[in-house]
Amino acid sequence: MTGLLNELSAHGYKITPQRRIILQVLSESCRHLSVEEIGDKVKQIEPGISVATVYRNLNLLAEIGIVSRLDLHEGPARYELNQGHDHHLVCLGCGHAIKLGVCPMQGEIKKIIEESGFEVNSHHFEVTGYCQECQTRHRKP
Amino acid sequence: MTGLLNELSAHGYKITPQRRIILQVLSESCRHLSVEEIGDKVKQIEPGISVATVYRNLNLLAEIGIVSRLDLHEGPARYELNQGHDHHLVCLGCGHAIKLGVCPMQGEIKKIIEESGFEVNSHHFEVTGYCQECQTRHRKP
DNA sequence: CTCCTAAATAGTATCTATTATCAATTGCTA
DNA sequence: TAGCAATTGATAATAGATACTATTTAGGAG
Ligand SMILES: [Mn+2]
Ligand SMILES: [Mn+2]
Ligand SMILES: [Zn+2]
Ligand SMILES: [Zn+2]
Repeated sequence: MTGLLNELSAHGYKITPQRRIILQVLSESCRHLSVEEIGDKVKQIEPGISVATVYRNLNLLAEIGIVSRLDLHEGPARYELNQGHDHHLVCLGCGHAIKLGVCPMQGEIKKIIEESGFEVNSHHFEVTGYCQECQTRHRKP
Repeated sequence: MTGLLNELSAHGYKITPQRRIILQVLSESCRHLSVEEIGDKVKQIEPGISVATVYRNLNLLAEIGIVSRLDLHEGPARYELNQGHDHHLVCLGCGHAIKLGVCPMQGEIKKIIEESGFEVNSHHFEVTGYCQECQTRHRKP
């Protein structure tokens, strides 16, 4: 946690109570949270904090790499503490994003893209479907 | 073009002037268009058509597979006539989506996902960066 | 061909997610 | 500890898309 605060300082940003609390909430969660979820938890700790502040700081934290943003193809973006580059299996039933320990930007695909002359900035790979727990629930009807 | 109209009928949907024009616009374009762009072109042909109708019909056409929707990570969705499953190199400079002739959902990655017990519904792979034409423009400053 | 009805439409209101604005406050540094 | 840029809370504004509703229409039955 203090490491994260140092990271803020190192980038020239101030350590505010709001930022402490946002980082606390993120560090206490084991899954991706929407801004609304983060805001709710933040307000349980300190009710006066504005949702605008939550948005602002998540953008900032994502920019400097402290958090990573997960853009699903519908609904709001979700955030978690950055745990390095990864991709996810996103469950349409329960919404959980299961980490996939492998990245498609390597081997043959990487070579094809490089050879095309395109200058790669970033990439996204995301699989949607149903996790094992949700498969039973979903199969029935 | 008549093939596309038949497809609509075959699914039990009516062939309306609005739908004809939307399909005409899509078939005359060689790239992904936003709803706004499609709406503008549609209104050049028939000014009375509502933007709501454009949205409604693009959703419908996507649902029955006549068009494919491209969700970028920011900005509005973009559409084109469905040319089969594919992925894109999306240029941050000019916005063009260059088709990538290869899919990461195969080989080792596919196997890993299958073995995880996750039931795959769909997948997205998208690379962002700068196309060759835009690289020069972008490098300078 | 004409009639009928479910489907579709135009116009507009509403919604969700996010950013912009701005006056008031506050963390940091000298 | 004073000063000031950075940050904040409150709220307005925006973008993109969907919901609603009265009206029109495509296309099948007769
Ligand atoms: Mn990757
Ligand atoms: Mn694919
Ligand atoms: Zn699930
Ligand atoms: Zn380009």
